[in-house]
Amino acid sequence: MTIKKENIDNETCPAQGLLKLLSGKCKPELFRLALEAPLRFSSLLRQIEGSNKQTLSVALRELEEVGLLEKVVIQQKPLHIEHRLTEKGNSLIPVFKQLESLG
Amino acid sequence: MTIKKENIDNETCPAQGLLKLLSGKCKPELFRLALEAPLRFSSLLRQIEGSNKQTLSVALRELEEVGLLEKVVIQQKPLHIEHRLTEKGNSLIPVFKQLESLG
DNA sequence: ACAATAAGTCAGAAAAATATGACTATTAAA
DNA sequence: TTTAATAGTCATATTTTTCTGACTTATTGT
Repeated sequence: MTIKKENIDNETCPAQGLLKLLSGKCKPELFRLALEAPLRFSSLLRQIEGSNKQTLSVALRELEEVGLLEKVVIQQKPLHIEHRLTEKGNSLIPVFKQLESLG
Repeated sequence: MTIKKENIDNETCPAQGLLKLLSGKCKPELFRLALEAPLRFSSLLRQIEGSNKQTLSVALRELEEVGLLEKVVIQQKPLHIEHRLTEKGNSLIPVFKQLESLG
Protein backbone atom coordinates (compact mmCIF):
# COMPACT_ATOMS: atom_id res chain seq x y z
CA MET A 1 0.00 0.00 0.00
CA THR A 2 1.44 3.33 -1.03
CA ILE A 3 -0.93 6.10 -0.12
CA LYS A 4 -4.29 5.55 1.51
CA LYS A 5 -6.95 6.95 -0.76
CA GLU A 6 -9.16 9.37 1.12
CA ASN A 7 -12.66 8.18 0.60
CA ILE A 8 -14.21 9.78 3.60
CA ASP A 9 -17.43 10.55 1.78
CA ASN A 10 -17.16 14.25 1.00
CA GLU A 11 -20.84 14.71 0.52
CA THR A 12 -21.04 18.41 1.04
CA CYS A 13 -23.97 18.59 -1.31
CA PRO A 14 -26.92 16.28 -0.87
CA ALA A 15 -27.98 16.29 -4.51
CA GLN A 16 -24.47 15.48 -5.69
CA GLY A 17 -24.46 11.71 -5.29
CA LEU A 18 -27.89 11.12 -6.72
CA LEU A 19 -27.20 13.42 -9.63
CA LYS A 20 -24.01 11.59 -10.43
CA LEU A 21 -25.79 8.29 -10.25
CA LEU A 22 -28.60 9.40 -12.55
CA SER A 23 -26.39 11.00 -15.15
CA GLY A 24 -24.33 7.93 -16.00
CA LYS A 25 -24.44 6.40 -19.44
CA CYS A 26 -27.86 4.93 -20.28
CA LYS A 27 -29.38 5.83 -16.93
CA PRO A 28 -31.91 8.43 -18.11
CA GLU A 29 -32.91 6.17 -20.99
CA LEU A 30 -33.55 3.35 -18.57
CA PHE A 31 -36.04 5.49 -16.69
CA ARG A 32 -37.71 6.62 -19.86
CA LEU A 33 -38.07 3.10 -21.19
CA ALA A 34 -39.10 1.67 -17.84
CA LEU A 35 -42.18 3.88 -17.96
CA GLU A 36 -43.35 2.06 -21.05
CA ALA A 37 -42.56 -1.55 -20.21
CA PRO A 38 -40.44 -3.71 -17.92
CA LEU A 39 -36.82 -3.66 -18.98
CA ARG A 40 -35.07 -6.69 -20.40
CA PHE A 41 -31.35 -6.84 -20.85
CA SER A 42 -31.13 -8.00 -24.42
CA SER A 43 -33.88 -5.70 -25.62
CA LEU A 44 -32.20 -2.74 -24.00
CA LEU A 45 -29.02 -3.57 -25.83
CA ARG A 46 -30.91 -3.10 -29.08
CA GLN A 47 -33.14 -0.24 -27.98
CA ILE A 48 -30.48 1.99 -26.51
CA GLU A 49 -28.32 3.08 -29.36
CA GLY A 50 -24.66 3.09 -28.48
CA SER A 51 -25.07 0.94 -25.40
CA ASN A 52 -23.08 -2.15 -24.57
CA LYS A 53 -23.35 -5.12 -22.19
CA GLN A 54 -20.92 -3.90 -19.61
CA THR A 55 -22.22 -0.39 -19.27
CA LEU A 56 -25.79 -1.57 -19.26
CA SER A 57 -25.06 -4.22 -16.70
CA VAL A 58 -23.37 -1.72 -14.43
CA ALA A 59 -26.15 0.82 -14.91
CA LEU A 60 -28.83 -1.68 -13.97
CA ARG A 61 -26.88 -2.93 -11.00
CA GLU A 62 -26.20 0.54 -9.66
CA LEU A 63 -29.81 1.60 -9.96
CA GLU A 64 -30.84 -1.61 -8.26
CA GLU A 65 -28.32 -1.15 -5.46
CA VAL A 66 -29.90 2.12 -4.45
CA GLY A 67 -33.40 0.73 -4.81
CA LEU A 68 -34.57 2.63 -7.87
CA LEU A 69 -34.98 -0.51 -9.95
CA GLU A 70 -35.83 -4.04 -8.91
CA LYS A 71 -34.95 -7.26 -10.62
CA VAL A 72 -37.71 -9.77 -11.04
CA VAL A 73 -37.31 -13.32 -12.30
CA ILE A 74 -40.41 -14.17 -14.25
CA GLN A 75 -41.15 -17.81 -13.55
CA GLN A 76 -43.33 -18.34 -16.59
CA LYS A 77 -42.03 -20.08 -19.69
CA PRO A 78 -39.93 -18.80 -21.27
CA LEU A 79 -38.59 -17.64 -17.98
CA HIS A 80 -36.69 -14.40 -18.05
CA ILE A 81 -35.66 -11.38 -16.05
CA GLU A 82 -37.34 -8.02 -15.81
CA HIS A 83 -36.05 -4.83 -14.30
CA ARG A 84 -38.75 -2.53 -13.04
CA LEU A 85 -39.00 0.85 -11.42
CA THR A 86 -39.61 0.67 -7.72
CA GLU A 87 -41.78 3.17 -5.89
CA LYS A 88 -38.66 5.15 -5.15
CA GLY A 89 -37.69 4.94 -8.79
CA ASN A 90 -41.06 6.26 -9.84
CA SER A 91 -40.70 9.15 -7.46
CA LEU A 92 -37.87 10.43 -9.63
CA ILE A 93 -39.95 10.65 -12.77
CA PRO A 94 -41.16 14.19 -12.01
CA VAL A 95 -37.55 15.28 -11.72
CA PHE A 96 -36.79 13.98 -15.20
CA LYS A 97 -39.92 15.62 -16.57
CA GLN A 98 -38.92 18.89 -15.04
CA LEU A 99 -35.43 18.66 -16.46
CA GLU A 100 -36.87 17.95 -19.88
CA SER A 101 -39.18 20.92 -19.69
CA LEU A 102 -36.19 23.15 -19.11
CA GLY A 103 -33.07 22.30 -21.16
CA MET B 1 -7.25 10.49 -40.21
CA THR B 2 -7.93 6.91 -39.18
CA ILE B 3 -11.55 6.53 -38.24
CA LYS B 4 -14.03 9.36 -38.12
CA LYS B 5 -15.46 9.57 -34.65
CA GLU B 6 -19.23 9.51 -34.77
CA ASN B 7 -20.40 12.51 -32.89
CA ILE B 8 -23.80 12.84 -34.45
CA ASP B 9 -25.41 13.95 -31.23
CA ASN B 10 -27.16 10.82 -30.00
CA GLU B 11 -29.58 12.67 -27.80
CA THR B 12 -32.20 10.01 -27.47
CA CYS B 13 -33.10 11.28 -24.05
CA PRO B 14 -33.82 14.98 -23.50
CA ALA B 15 -32.78 15.02 -19.85
CA GLN B 16 -29.47 13.33 -20.59
CA GLY B 17 -27.39 16.33 -21.59
CA LEU B 18 -28.56 18.62 -18.84
CA LEU B 19 -28.14 15.90 -16.26
CA LYS B 20 -24.60 15.26 -17.37
CA LEU B 21 -23.83 18.94 -17.23
CA LEU B 22 -25.24 19.36 -13.75
CA SER B 23 -23.58 16.33 -12.26
CA GLY B 24 -20.00 17.33 -12.98
CA LYS B 25 -17.56 17.97 -10.16
CA CYS B 26 -18.50 21.03 -8.07
CA LYS B 27 -21.56 21.84 -10.13
CA PRO B 28 -24.22 21.14 -7.51
CA GLU B 29 -22.17 22.99 -4.90
CA LEU B 30 -21.99 26.00 -7.15
CA PHE B 31 -25.76 26.15 -7.28
CA ARG B 32 -26.08 25.73 -3.57
CA LEU B 33 -23.55 28.43 -2.80
CA ALA B 34 -24.89 30.77 -5.47
CA LEU B 35 -28.15 30.88 -3.56
CA GLU B 36 -26.37 32.45 -0.62
CA ALA B 37 -24.05 34.92 -2.30
CA PRO B 38 -22.43 35.74 -5.63
CA LEU B 39 -19.64 33.33 -6.40
CA ARG B 40 -16.01 34.37 -6.48
CA PHE B 41 -13.30 32.15 -7.84
CA SER B 42 -10.79 32.28 -5.03
CA SER B 43 -13.41 31.95 -2.31
CA LEU B 44 -14.89 28.93 -4.03
CA LEU B 45 -11.50 27.32 -4.08
CA ARG B 46 -11.50 27.52 -0.28
CA GLN B 47 -15.18 26.82 0.28
CA ILE B 48 -15.51 23.77 -1.88
CA GLU B 49 -13.47 21.11 -0.24
CA GLY B 50 -11.55 19.03 -2.72
CA SER B 51 -11.90 21.49 -5.54
CA ASN B 52 -9.11 22.80 -7.70
CA LYS B 53 -8.57 25.70 -10.11
CA GLN B 54 -8.94 23.78 -13.28
CA THR B 55 -12.09 21.89 -12.41
CA LEU B 56 -13.66 24.97 -10.95
CA SER B 57 -12.76 27.06 -13.93
CA VAL B 58 -14.24 24.50 -16.30
CA ALA B 59 -17.36 24.13 -14.18
CA LEU B 60 -17.99 27.87 -14.15
CA ARG B 61 -17.33 28.20 -17.85
CA GLU B 62 -19.63 25.32 -18.78
CA LEU B 63 -22.46 26.63 -16.67
CA GLU B 64 -21.95 30.04 -18.19
CA GLU B 65 -21.89 28.68 -21.72
CA VAL B 66 -25.38 27.27 -21.34
CA GLY B 67 -26.63 30.40 -19.62
CA LEU B 68 -27.12 29.07 -16.10
CA LEU B 69 -24.54 31.40 -14.61
CA GLU B 70 -23.41 34.82 -15.69
CA LYS B 71 -20.08 36.48 -15.12
CA VAL B 72 -20.16 40.04 -13.87
CA VAL B 73 -17.18 42.32 -13.51
CA ILE B 74 -17.76 44.50 -10.49
CA GLN B 75 -16.35 47.91 -11.33
CA GLN B 76 -16.00 49.09 -7.75
CA LYS B 77 -12.66 49.12 -5.99
CA PRO B 78 -11.35 46.60 -5.40
CA LEU B 79 -12.74 45.45 -8.69
CA HIS B 80 -13.43 41.78 -9.00
CA ILE B 81 -15.52 39.15 -10.71
CA GLU B 82 -18.77 37.59 -9.62
CA HIS B 83 -20.58 34.60 -11.03
CA ARG B 84 -24.31 34.67 -10.50
CA LEU B 85 -27.28 32.48 -11.24
CA THR B 86 -29.26 33.67 -14.22
CA GLU B 87 -33.04 33.37 -14.38
CA LYS B 88 -32.56 30.08 -16.17
CA GLY B 89 -30.12 29.01 -13.49
CA ASN B 90 -32.63 29.83 -10.80
CA SER B 91 -35.27 27.78 -12.56
CA LEU B 92 -33.19 24.70 -11.78
CA ILE B 93 -33.24 25.22 -8.05
CA PRO B 94 -36.52 23.35 -7.54
CA VAL B 95 -34.99 20.36 -9.30
CA PHE B 96 -32.12 20.32 -6.85
CA LYS B 97 -34.50 20.70 -3.93
CA GLN B 98 -36.55 17.81 -5.17
CA LEU B 99 -33.48 15.64 -5.58
CA GLU B 100 -32.40 16.47 -2.06
CA SER B 101 -35.78 15.60 -0.65
CA LEU B 102 -35.46 12.15 -2.14
CA GLY B 103 -31.97 10.60 -1.99
C1' DA C 1 9.76 48.57 -5.01
C1' DC C 2 8.25 43.98 -3.53
C1' DA C 3 5.14 40.67 -2.12
C1' DA C 4 0.34 39.11 -2.09
C1' DT C 5 -4.27 38.30 -3.89
C1' DA C 6 -7.51 37.54 -7.59
C1' DA C 7 -8.70 35.11 -11.56
C1' DG C 8 -7.46 32.54 -14.36
C1' DT C 9 -4.66 29.37 -18.61
C1' DC C 10 -1.88 25.48 -20.19
C1' DA C 11 0.34 20.97 -20.61
C1' DG C 12 0.78 16.70 -18.88
C1' DA C 13 -0.43 12.99 -15.24
C1' DA C 14 -3.65 10.23 -12.80
C1' DA C 15 -8.14 8.44 -11.96
C1' DA C 16 -12.74 7.18 -13.26
C1' DA C 17 -16.10 5.91 -16.74
C1' DT C 18 -17.11 3.44 -20.70
C1' DA C 19 -16.11 0.01 -24.59
C1' DT C 20 -14.53 -4.48 -26.56
C1' DG C 21 -14.15 -9.14 -27.11
C1' DA C 22 -13.90 -13.59 -25.11
C1' DC C 23 -16.22 -16.49 -22.20
C1' DT C 24 -20.08 -18.86 -19.09
C1' DA C 25 -24.58 -21.08 -17.85
C1' DT C 26 -29.25 -21.97 -18.76
C1' DT C 27 -33.05 -22.56 -21.71
C1' DA C 28 -35.32 -23.08 -26.17
C1' DA C 29 -35.87 -23.86 -30.93
C1' DA C 30 -34.68 -26.46 -35.57
C1' DT D 1 -27.96 -32.54 -31.61
C1' DT D 2 -26.36 -28.39 -33.02
C1' DT D 3 -27.66 -23.63 -32.99
C1' DA D 4 -29.48 -19.45 -31.09
C1' DA D 5 -31.13 -16.47 -27.43
C1' DT D 6 -31.02 -14.61 -22.75
C1' DA D 7 -28.47 -12.60 -19.15
C1' DG D 8 -24.80 -11.81 -17.82
C1' DT D 9 -19.08 -11.76 -16.01
C1' DC D 10 -14.16 -10.82 -16.61
C1' DA D 11 -9.88 -8.78 -18.17
C1' DT D 12 -8.22 -5.53 -20.82
C1' DA D 13 -8.37 -1.24 -23.80
C1' DT D 14 -9.77 3.37 -24.81
C1' DT D 15 -11.93 7.74 -23.59
C1' DT D 16 -13.35 11.24 -20.51
C1' DT D 17 -12.93 13.59 -16.39
C1' DT D 18 -10.39 15.43 -12.93
C1' DC D 19 -5.86 16.82 -10.69
C1' DT D 20 -1.24 18.97 -10.38
C1' DG D 21 2.08 22.29 -10.85
C1' DA D 22 4.02 25.97 -13.47
C1' DC D 23 2.94 30.19 -15.47
C1' DT D 24 0.28 34.82 -16.55
C1' DT D 25 -1.74 39.56 -15.99
C1' DA D 26 -3.75 42.97 -13.36
C1' DT D 27 -4.42 45.12 -9.06
C1' DT D 28 -3.52 46.15 -4.27
C1' DG D 29 -1.15 46.30 0.19
C1' DT D 30 3.47 47.28 2.94
